[in-house]
Amino acid sequence: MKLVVTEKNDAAQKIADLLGVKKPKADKVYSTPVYRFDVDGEEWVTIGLRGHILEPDFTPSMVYKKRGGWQGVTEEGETFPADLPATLPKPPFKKKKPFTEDGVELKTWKMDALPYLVYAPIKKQPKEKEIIRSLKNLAKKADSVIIATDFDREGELIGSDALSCIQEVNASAPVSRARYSAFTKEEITHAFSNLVELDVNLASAGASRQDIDLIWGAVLTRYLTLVKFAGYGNVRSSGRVQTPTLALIVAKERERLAFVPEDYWVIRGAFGAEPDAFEAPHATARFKVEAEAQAVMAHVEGATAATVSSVEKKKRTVQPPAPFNTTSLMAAASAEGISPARTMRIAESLYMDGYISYPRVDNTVYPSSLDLAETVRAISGNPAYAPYCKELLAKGELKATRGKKETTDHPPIYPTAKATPDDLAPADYKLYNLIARRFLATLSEAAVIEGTKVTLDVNAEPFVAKGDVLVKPGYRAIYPYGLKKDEQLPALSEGETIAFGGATCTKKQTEPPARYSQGKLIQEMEKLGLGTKSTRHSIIERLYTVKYIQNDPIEPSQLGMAVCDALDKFAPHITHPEMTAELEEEMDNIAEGRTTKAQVVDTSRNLLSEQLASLLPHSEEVKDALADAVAADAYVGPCPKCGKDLQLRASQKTRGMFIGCAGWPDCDVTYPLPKGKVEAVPEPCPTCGMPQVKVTAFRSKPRTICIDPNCSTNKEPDVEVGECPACKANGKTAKLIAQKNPRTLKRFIRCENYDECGTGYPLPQYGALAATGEVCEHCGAPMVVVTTNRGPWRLCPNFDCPGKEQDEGKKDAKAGAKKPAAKKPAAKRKAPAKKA
DNA sequence: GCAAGGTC
Repeated sequence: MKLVVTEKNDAAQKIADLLGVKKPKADKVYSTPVYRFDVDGEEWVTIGLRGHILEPDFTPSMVYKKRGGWQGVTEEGETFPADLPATLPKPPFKKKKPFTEDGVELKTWKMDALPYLVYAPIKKQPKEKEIIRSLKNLAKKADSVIIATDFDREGELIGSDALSCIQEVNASAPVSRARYSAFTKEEITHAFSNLVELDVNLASAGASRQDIDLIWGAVLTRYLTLVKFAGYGNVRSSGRVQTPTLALIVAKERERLAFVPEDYWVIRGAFGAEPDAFEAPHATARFKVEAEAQAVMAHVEGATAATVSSVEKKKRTVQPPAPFNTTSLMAAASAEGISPARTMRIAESLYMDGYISYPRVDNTVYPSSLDLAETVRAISGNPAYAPYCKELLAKGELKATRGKKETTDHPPIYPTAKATPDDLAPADYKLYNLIARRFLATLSEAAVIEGTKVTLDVNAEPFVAKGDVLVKPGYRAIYPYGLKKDEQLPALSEGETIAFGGATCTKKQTEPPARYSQGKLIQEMEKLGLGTKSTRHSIIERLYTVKYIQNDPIEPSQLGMAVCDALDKFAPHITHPEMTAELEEEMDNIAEGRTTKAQVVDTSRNLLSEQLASLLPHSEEVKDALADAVAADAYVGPCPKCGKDLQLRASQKTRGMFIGCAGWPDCDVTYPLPKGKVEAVPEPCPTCGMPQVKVTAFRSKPRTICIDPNCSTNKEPDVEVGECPACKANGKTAKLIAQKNPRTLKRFIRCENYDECGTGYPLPQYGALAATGEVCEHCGAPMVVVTTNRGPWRLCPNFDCPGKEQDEGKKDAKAGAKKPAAKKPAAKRKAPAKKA
């Protein structure tokens, strides 16, 4: 039997399809899917891994006293470092540790152990145990093995890890490597009939990246976390990619802080008469000196007519955009309000459901094997695209735009099946729509815009009106994203006199450079070589979860700035993107055989050791800086009782947030907070003067609320929403009241006779609530209307209402029928049937 | 309780 190992299940299936003469048989080994088929009478099996199946980690080890010096030792008795650098401090000695003499364990997070952790041995540990089990099971029966993971450095490493698992159970089977960069019949057949050897050097280049990332990440993360301990689960991380990324954000904020706004004055005149009235600014767009602006105002004072001194028209064409790769998709989606991390989550599920092609690509050029017309036809079933698709297809041969990056591993992201708003949840459709329209745009003609520049003369003062009109929409007809509105000017001719309705002079200020949006940051990371297409979004998300950054456009928290400053001062190597550039260079050297993994990792360890040695003596300073930053981030306002700081805090028990006084335990002032992400807001409540916080509940827009439950903005009158059905069944009459608990701010419906009948329903926690007077047809609960900023939402509050499932079922059946036949409908992807 | 990189 021939065993073929791919990087993912998808690839295993595709390769089986392309190599098998007959349709491959889908099978399972334990819980892992495999594909069996015959080639010239020989049995072949393909199995897909799940990316890396092994993961490096420190081996259990400790530092102990040796005659004449100090030594690290692993559980297996291996000692490290080979030559202890003289700069290493003496480790402290503790009594009785599990496996050797007195010492300090490296597994426990201890500041004293960090200098040794730098040199601690690393071993590959199993990560995907189920896959490894299945792989070994197949390997035992294999006569030969073909590694067919992706054709890149990480692919070589994944393949090499798989091979080491295979050889644990079968050391004799011959091994070869298939290298392909597209799932086409020709490419795959060619790769499997021209097998090569696994590139061990390339794999160890990847392995050195793993080790270096782990060592630097672990040492610096532990340092930052331990230097100012803030409770378990409160990690302050650092890493080769995330820290330089944070530094970019901090540098931008510094630029903004250093920015000194300058005053300038803008003069705008009113011209023409309704309905052709329009405004135009003075030819000097910005007056830096007020007196000059006032002089112009004096010149035009009292004027009632303007002369058209020139009319210039210029046509310009705007070329249609290039096909989407991961980065450009994330940037475009980010501009539409979908974060890169969310974009990738949605894209992954659209891909799995067969709506779009593989979403992790660098390529921006459609391969010739992609049938563009067929794809247009496939999505033309969506009525919103139908007329445009028809036009495109009528043109005959389709010609697509080409981006700058051309690789052959996967095609750029394009739609693979039709979807309509009924098939997908709203956010999913929003992304699908962007991808489908972009695809059509790349096949379209350029847009032609006519720009008009009219110079108007008022008492010898020039005013300039500019207008832009789309004269030939081209791709703009299907791809309106980022489109400015037309600014139409009335038809004017040179020498014409029109009415002048006076001018206004406004004082303005220059603006600091803009913060990064998530999309812009991803593009900047790509430019600097930070992270990969598949990881950049998760790096940014990581910075949010450790609370180094907040909001979008992104601003650093005080903590983020403090971490960045501390590292930049004492361990600057980790804060610069050059660390990645240097690592890339070293990895090339390893791949080319000019150096070895051991050498590169050792050099990196020594460098980290130096950086740590410069960090450790300044721990007090770093600790204070972090403590101040954390306090500043948590500060919401002064305590009304004792005047100390009110702070955002996490409850130890529930992990929920609340506001507590820094004077605790002397001062017991606390305020409850609703569920969701909470941030401090500088402005106090306009109604009562207490501090406010910004609360972002799951999948909701942020809202700003006063922290005082007794503030009138938090009070809500009880609303009578109907009669209690349970009491009615018992022959009694009782009202159902919607109310808000003044202590917890939770809103719910309860029967006024609750103590006896126990009837209660949950309610959405915000939005204006109103009774409808109607009763749910399924369960008899009172229907209510909640109006949020997304509009009114009519709902039955009964969590167990039998009507809920029925509605979901109907929607599923309807959507399922429209799905592409090959893919199974995924129930979880459907839009929840809630808005009526 | 660490990173970054694959993929789900």
